[in-house]
Amino acid sequence: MCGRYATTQTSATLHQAFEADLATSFVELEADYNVAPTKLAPVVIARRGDESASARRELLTARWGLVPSWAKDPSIGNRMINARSETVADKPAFKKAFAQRRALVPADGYYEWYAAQPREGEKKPAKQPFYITPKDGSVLAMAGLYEFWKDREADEWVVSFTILTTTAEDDLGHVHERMPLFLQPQAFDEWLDPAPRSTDELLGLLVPAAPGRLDAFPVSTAVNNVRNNGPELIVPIAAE
DNA sequence: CCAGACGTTGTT
DNA sequence: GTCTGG
DNA sequence: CCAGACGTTGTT
DNA sequence: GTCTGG
Repeated sequence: MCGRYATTQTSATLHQAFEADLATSFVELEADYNVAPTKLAPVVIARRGDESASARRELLTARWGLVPSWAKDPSIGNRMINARSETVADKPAFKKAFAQRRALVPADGYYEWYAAQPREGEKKPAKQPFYITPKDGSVLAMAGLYEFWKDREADEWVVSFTILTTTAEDDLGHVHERMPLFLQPQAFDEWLDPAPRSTDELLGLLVPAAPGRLDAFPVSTAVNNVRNNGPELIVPIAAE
């Protein structure tokens, strides 16, 4: 799955990499090596332009954990951090966003916790975090959805997002059973376009990471605690 | 019909 | 809002 | 995802 | 054990 990730690029770099203008509401964020649910992170979306038929890309800051528009309380987003691609088109919490509000979630890499099989009679070993990142250092575009929620108390709109998952490929399957889905640049426009498309067509745009593209290595358990942050979290440590 | 949930992963 | 379960 | 709390009353 | 918060 994807329950923690890193996004450290400046808005200028993201602007360039995703050909996206900064939304007026965009909030400049510090490099984040430990993005956890409920935190703000940059996402790329597209809205239809007034005149041209093509949508124009925008960089927004949004809260991780999709809060459906009908929610009474934003805390429901705490358990909407991932959406299964197999069912996302039908689930009440994601259906509308899948149909109308698809997003890219820029990431340098993401974390998975590997739980080794406990040996007979022994207590289960501690989980080992791994960092999974492109070998070539490129920025990942994770497949996401976003949603608007009106905070009536504060009289403000909250933008939130979720990340789509699928079954892990063999080369990363040994770390985890599930993994996020990605988009390649040539598919960005189709994915982001809010115009109606068939579920099959949309899901066809999504790919597990190209085989061999990603590197996975163990890192310090410092990432476990959301209060820790910094480049030391993605430094490889000696494998067991 | 109304009431109540609306999600994923992992572990057992 | 919309789906599922009773 | 992991870490940390998990509760109430009354007093400051 | 299970829920909430980050």
